[in-house]
Amino acid sequence: MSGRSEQIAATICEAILAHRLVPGAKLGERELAEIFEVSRIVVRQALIRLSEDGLVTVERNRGAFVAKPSLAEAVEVFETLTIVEQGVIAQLGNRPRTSLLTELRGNVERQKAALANGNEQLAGEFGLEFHDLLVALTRNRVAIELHAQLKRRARLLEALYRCDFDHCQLCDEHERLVALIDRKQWTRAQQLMDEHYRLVARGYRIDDEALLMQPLHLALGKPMKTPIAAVRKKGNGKHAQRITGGEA
Amino acid sequence: MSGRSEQIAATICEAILAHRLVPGAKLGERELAEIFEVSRIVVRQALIRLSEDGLVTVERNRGAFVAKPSLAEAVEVFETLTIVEQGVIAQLGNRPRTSLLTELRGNVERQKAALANGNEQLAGEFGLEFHDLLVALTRNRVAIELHAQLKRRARLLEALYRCDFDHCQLCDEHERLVALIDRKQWTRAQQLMDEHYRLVARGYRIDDEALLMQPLHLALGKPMKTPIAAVRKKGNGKHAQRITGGEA
DNA sequence: TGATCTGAAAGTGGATACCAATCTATCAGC
DNA sequence: GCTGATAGATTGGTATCCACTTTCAGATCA
Repeated sequence: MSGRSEQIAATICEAILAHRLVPGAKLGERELAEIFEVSRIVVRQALIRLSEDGLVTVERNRGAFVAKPSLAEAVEVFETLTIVEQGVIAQLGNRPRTSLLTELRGNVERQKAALANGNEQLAGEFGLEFHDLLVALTRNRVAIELHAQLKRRARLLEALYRCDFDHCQLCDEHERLVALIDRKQWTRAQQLMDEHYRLVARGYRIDDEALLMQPLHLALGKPMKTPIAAVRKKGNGKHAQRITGGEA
Repeated sequence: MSGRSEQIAATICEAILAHRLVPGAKLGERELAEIFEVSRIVVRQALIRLSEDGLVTVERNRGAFVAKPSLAEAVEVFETLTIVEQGVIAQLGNRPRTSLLTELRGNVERQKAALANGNEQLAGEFGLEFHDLLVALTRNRVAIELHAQLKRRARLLEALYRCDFDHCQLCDEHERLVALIDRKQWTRAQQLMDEHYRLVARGYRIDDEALLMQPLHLALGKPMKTPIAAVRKKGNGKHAQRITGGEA
């Protein structure tokens, strides 16, 4: 927990990933400075960090906003996740540690159990974890961090496009993936991964539903000291918007 | 050309990639502020950007330094490049645009011509460009930017470890790679890519050779306007320094 | 002599105040 | 109702100040 700006960036990042801060939300320097009780400069440094990570866009002289990726960019993020994980599969051929597959199998079993209990929420989290475990098999911290960054951007998309997944099919594909890797059928595993992410992407629906914005104070879990600030958000509540359908 | 800190970050980045700033070099805020004629805060913002990119490490209360990756991390960077490009190859199966291979073929021809002329320097640059072109085939800007970032980190390694490449063999492998992609032999293409990067990695030699440090003024190509500044750097004029050979 | 302790200097991290440029929004006038 | 001017708000940046940490050199002591 070195720099204050790092902490603040982490807090904002967490709020974005938890969808307490929705895409397009204004991240005013002054307001954030009051919330975190720091100077504007520290806030700006935090926003710079977040913008380098792709979670925030900074428009000169206009301010920072939670990133609102276009549908085209959303597709590219998923495609890049596919690329990385297909590459990971290709690498597994070099590593004769078949024992590591037990981790993947354990994850699949946990997800199946969660589904059997009707716990979609938990199943969804296990589903995400599967892909982390897969990349973790490389024991390559650079690749793991790269993958984590892509996943953050994917999490952002969940807030922008309503998503409903067929967890049963996703879990089933995870199981088949493990089996293919176990049998060293790399090409088919890669093909399945591609189909898998296409299924995930199909779970996202373009949606007119309003993205309800909470005031920053609530989103960031800080007690609002100056009640005036809550009223400041003059713009409007309904940033609803239809993404002009890309090539998807 | 928006933010000043962006420009400064770009300038420092360029100097690092050109090896005018060697790994481990101290990037003092005050000194950089004088060189670029801005306040320290703008410099700090630039350093934050660079640290998020992995080219600079910031140690709390000690300052910023050009990143000096360990050999382990160097291996991970190359492995991650392999992963991404293997994934790209897997993706090419989805895209029936065989015409795009002409770009790759053109690059290989240019590199062969450069080699025939004995221009190793130029051949090396074409060799790097080949991998950019390969990733560009995906037409995926997210993937392209990811790849570019990895390549920046790889360029940093060139400065840290002496490297001498067998450009002939590298070029030959590029040619074989194109042929395999053309014949849609994805698995073998991926295997070749893996071997290819292992060959590249073998070109790097761990080396105790001193990394000669230039003063920042020269490295950043700025005329020193205030002759006082030249003296201010009281330490000494010879920032030369022998890097204590790491854990390699 | 050599090891350790101490204190000053330097550098980073951050706060505050201030200014210039720009964007925004309201309001007057046509 | 629309356009244009003006005033306010916000950002980008500077300068100055202070607190904290690291570092290094000199003093002290075994």
